[in-house]
Amino acid sequence: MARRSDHSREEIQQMAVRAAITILTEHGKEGLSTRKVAGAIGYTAGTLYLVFRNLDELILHVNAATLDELHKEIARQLETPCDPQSMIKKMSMAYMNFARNNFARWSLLFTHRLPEELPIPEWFDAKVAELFALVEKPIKQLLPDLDKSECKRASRVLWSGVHGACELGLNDKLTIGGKVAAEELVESLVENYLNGLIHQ
Amino acid sequence: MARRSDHSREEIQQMAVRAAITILTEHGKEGLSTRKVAGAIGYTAGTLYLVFRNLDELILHVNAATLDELHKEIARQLETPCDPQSMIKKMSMAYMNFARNNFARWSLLFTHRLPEELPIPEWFDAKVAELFALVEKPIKQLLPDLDKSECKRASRVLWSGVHGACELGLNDKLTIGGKVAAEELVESLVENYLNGLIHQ
DNA sequence: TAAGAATATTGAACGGTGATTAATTTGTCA
DNA sequence: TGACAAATTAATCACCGTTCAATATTCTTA
Repeated sequence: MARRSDHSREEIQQMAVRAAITILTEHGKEGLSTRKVAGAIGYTAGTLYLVFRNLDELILHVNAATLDELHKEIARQLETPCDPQSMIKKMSMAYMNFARNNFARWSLLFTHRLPEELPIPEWFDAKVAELFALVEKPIKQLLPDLDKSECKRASRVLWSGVHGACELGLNDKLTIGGKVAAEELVESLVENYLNGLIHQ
Repeated sequence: MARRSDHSREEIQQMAVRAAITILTEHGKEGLSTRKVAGAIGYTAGTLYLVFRNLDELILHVNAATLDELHKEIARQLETPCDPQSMIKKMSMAYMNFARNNFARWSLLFTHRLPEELPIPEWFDAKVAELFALVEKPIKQLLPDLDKSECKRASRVLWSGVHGACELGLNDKLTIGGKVAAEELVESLVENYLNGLIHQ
């Protein structure tokens, strides 16, 4: 038996999330289970329920960590400045590369629906909003005449599109195979949507 | 015990798919299990394995049925003719309404990844391609200068975008709540993407 | 028509799952 | 040191997908 107070609840929580990420990366969504996560950190399944309400809440925290990394990855594009349109493209590609390189985790972000009794907490929505905020800035630069809500909407539309292209492209649901497809799609989407907004 | 030859294999297959759809509609993805499907058609789980390789193959057929309905729903928009751009919008809305009204089934279409030993059959990909073909026609009308592959790509881009907007919008992942959001997003996407292509 | 072959169907079993709980171990403090 | 509180486990429950021997039913042949 692991000794009491070897780890605080916070530590166990953190360890569990990290272990879950490892399992997810190595064995995909199917490989993820309470027993395996607990085993990987030297505890038993029951212990996890001291720290999370259930598996769904653990997954929520895994997803939060994924969002954080995604944010970091996209924000990193800001380090080398360029014109707004190129910046948006770079961000889109960063999103796509993250999705490709961390497929199971990225996928879990969208395929895992929380049960009704566990609503999405506002701190989680805040993380999502921060992600969108990253792309709102270059949009604002590119189209200074857009008011705040229009800009917000544009960022959602653009990101939904990029996301859809990633989802369908990376899942080979487009019946035009190959790795090229997804990149091409994203590029065409960003270019023409922005172009359309400009010539509105 | 159900009497032998009460139903042919084809009948059992069809009954199982229909039962699965009902369960899916009423209890969501979580409620779907071999035992429940079998029970609903008066058989035992084992019988299903005479007719499907495994649950994944059953789900594949459920998804095929979903694609067929989706195709019918979108093709129905062609009955009342209008200009190409309006047609594409109508089709997008039809897609979205289907997704909204048949959420569990639509969602299963994308969230269920087949295991590696069960590759997606070509007849399934063909159904997907037929769906895309529906939107290729009005695109061709709107932009007659596009060559075949450009048109094909445009349809994929557009549909990826519409799909992404549905996924994120209907899942409330956009942190701009409300039912309005998804419709608005799709509208903005279609309008501006096409506008962008025209002014290219 | 009777017997035997063939097949449809079941029911039990296996190893897994998430979740809950009683029982046990451990650390802390009076 | 002893009692109390907290941490942890082990056992349990009700499921899951899948397999397979046993059984019930039909078909074929004599």
